[in-house]
Amino acid sequence: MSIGRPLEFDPTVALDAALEVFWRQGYEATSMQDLLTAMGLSKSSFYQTFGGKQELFEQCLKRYSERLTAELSAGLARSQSAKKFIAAILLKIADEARSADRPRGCLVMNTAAEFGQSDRGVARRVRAGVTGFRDVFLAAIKRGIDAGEIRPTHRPEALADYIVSNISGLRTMVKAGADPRTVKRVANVVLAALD
Amino acid sequence: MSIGRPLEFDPTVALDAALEVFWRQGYEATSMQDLLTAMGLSKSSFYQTFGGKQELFEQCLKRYSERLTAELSAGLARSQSAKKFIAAILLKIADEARSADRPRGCLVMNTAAEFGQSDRGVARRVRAGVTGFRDVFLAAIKRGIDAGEIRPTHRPEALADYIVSNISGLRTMVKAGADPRTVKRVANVVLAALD
DNA sequence: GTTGTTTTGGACCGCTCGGTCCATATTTGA
DNA sequence: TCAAATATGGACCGAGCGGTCCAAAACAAC
Repeated sequence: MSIGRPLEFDPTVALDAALEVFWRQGYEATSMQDLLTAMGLSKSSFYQTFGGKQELFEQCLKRYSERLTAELSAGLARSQSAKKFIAAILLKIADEARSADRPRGCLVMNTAAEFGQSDRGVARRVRAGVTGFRDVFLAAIKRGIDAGEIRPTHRPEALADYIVSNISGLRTMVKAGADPRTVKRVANVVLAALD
Repeated sequence: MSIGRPLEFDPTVALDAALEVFWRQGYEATSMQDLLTAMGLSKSSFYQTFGGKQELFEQCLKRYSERLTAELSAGLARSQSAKKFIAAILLKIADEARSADRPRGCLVMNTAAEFGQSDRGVARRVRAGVTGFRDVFLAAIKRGIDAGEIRPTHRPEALADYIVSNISGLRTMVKAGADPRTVKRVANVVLAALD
């Protein structure tokens, strides 16, 4: 076992708590106080374990991307129809507009919007996240084409990026205050492009 | 004429300078110093004329929305084909990925992503901006349908929101680091949905 | 129980934040 | 020429920022 005084908290739990805050508020709007409170840590523990605000943020970005990619991947594997899988994801966004709590969007895309290409490390992690998402949808598109659910009018890669782009667009619309019916209507237009 | 000492600067020019900074950096990441330097004002002049950071931001949001809506509207009126007008706008986004300077996205959508629904006044202005953009595209879609360029498979309102959502999505992709060819490919998928 | 190792709480740091205030400068009108 | 009105420069403000540091605490090994 490790030597010395043991940690009084679970780093993973603390990381998830921080992720939640960054997800809701963005990077700049989140203060150290916000983080320490949400994570339940003292400053020393924080800096010892996570290095600093920016380092923590990048860890959150990594964790979020990996988790979401895994969830999407599992969801696709579980689904009977690849097309219905994609449809479900797009239509679920309308629920975010219906929900009582404020829409958070996608942490990776939020970060792309907030940072753009201004920070090397962050930009790298954003790209990695987007690529991960895209690859799941690429697999879904291919499966859909093989199953004859999706017309191969366009290259699968183009359709995969199209889906990612539209998820981002729709979630931004929700953040901009679009009502659920509008979101649903647009989602249906997006889906119609697949067949 | 007005009484007292005259202004030594053009408020409109100063506002545009501030707009540029907010557009590039977002609200939170922009400091008063950034603004004063860009605008070339002393603090007193700034607060006297613009009220404060948040007030200034809302004025920028308003100005940006009105200007862009007017430009879009003029562009549509000028264009031979409504569909080509839409195509040109989508394809132009690929140039932002090609450009040397960092992509700024759309100020209104950036603001939607940064603020969401957290601030009443900002959310109102974002909604107004989005509605303005949407209405131009709604007119374009209707013209395109009348001209037989766009298939009326979907309601014009749905297609208009679809375009707005996709512009936002594509510009976020650019901010996320997508390369020009990817953007172009996706734009073509988007456009294909219109016919 | 002592030593070595790690964690914890919190005092402390310099700096920058957005914002206020006032003395001075510059104009118009009388 | 002087009074009223407005604009300007910059000193000043309290608060909060992210980050450092160290003494005390809690463990393992011997």
